[in-house]
Amino acid sequence: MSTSALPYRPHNHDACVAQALADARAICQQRNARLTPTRERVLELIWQSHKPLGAYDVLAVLTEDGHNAAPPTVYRALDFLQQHGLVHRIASLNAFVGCTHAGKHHNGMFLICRSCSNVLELTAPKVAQAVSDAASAEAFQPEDVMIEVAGLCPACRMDAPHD
Amino acid sequence: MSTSALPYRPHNHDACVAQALADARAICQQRNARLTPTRERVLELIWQSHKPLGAYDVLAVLTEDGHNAAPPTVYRALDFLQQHGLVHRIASLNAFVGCTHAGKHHNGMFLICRSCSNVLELTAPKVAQAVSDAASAEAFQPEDVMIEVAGLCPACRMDAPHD
DNA sequence: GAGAATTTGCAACATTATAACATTTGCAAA
DNA sequence: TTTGCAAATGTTATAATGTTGCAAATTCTC
Ligand SMILES: [Zn+2]
Ligand SMILES: [Zn+2]
Ligand SMILES: [Zn+2]
Ligand SMILES: [Zn+2]
Repeated sequence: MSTSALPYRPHNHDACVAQALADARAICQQRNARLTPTRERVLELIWQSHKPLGAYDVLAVLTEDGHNAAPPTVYRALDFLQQHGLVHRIASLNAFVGCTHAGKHHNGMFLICRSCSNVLELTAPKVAQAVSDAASAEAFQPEDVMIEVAGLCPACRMDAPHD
Repeated sequence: MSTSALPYRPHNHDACVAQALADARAICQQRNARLTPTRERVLELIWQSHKPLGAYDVLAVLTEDGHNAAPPTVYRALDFLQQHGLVHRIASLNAFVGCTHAGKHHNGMFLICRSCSNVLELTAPKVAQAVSDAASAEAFQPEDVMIEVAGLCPACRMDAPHD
């Protein structure tokens, strides 16, 4: 019943990136946050695909750019982008992916394909509710919810043996 | 309506550890897996508390023990213990915690207190179902589900300001 | 323009995890 | 009981990821 979401659906990814960057500019302006050239470039790199990118991968590209970058350059940019909800860190991969719900308050749920590495971010209200209920039952006060699901995406399921 | 689970409830933790070790021996015997002295010692160390322990923390204790240990010693033992469902890795902390549901097939959900570091592992069928449904809606085939909730445990909520 | 605050450059360092290869140990068949 | 294999461990080195601290530069505010 549901249309398959990006990145599983073929899409114009250049437009995808352009939109993400435009949204980011709007969000930062609204918040008086400075989307400096380095930060914007890092965001753009993270958005190069729907596959998570490691901090040192970002660093390598910045270096190719001619940018005189060191690890803190990248981590600081990533911190900024995370704080403003523009990228997410995927803890199980030590890598970063662009947020597809930027601007809205949310705790994403990530479907991570172990074969092609694409990541789909969902907002699943029922999951969020169930997690919240389970925490409440233990009198636990949740602040940050991380849900990462590894498996096979639709495309890779078909290629895989034994269905 | 639910009784608060370990580790939030005061309990005889020595018995807690003893039980975990006994279970581990039984599980390994049943599987013809060898719970060697190093592996058992690492499991015991992980169980020293309900707080996650880093691999290098384990290593330090092994070294104190007089054991001539290097990082691979610890990581190999931890791999073994994970494969047999005796410990879990908490990705958001790069640390390991004893499994409180050893032997049963399960994907735990972890409530991690940011104040006291205690971790409570739950099996939340409703959460599991909701995650599974959300994945199915995207034709995604889940293999490994990681749910880590950071926040405040009951005890630390009371100490904290602003409730 | 002067002063304060934010951002960046830079060097060193800390932490977490793995690769590669030699050695030993446990176990079983000959 | 020897012999031979597979699993487990020891050992060294290195890779990958992330942080600290301080100085210089930039931007913002007045
Ligand atoms: Zn998001
Ligand atoms: Zn895939
Ligand atoms: Zn206990
Ligand atoms: Zn606590």
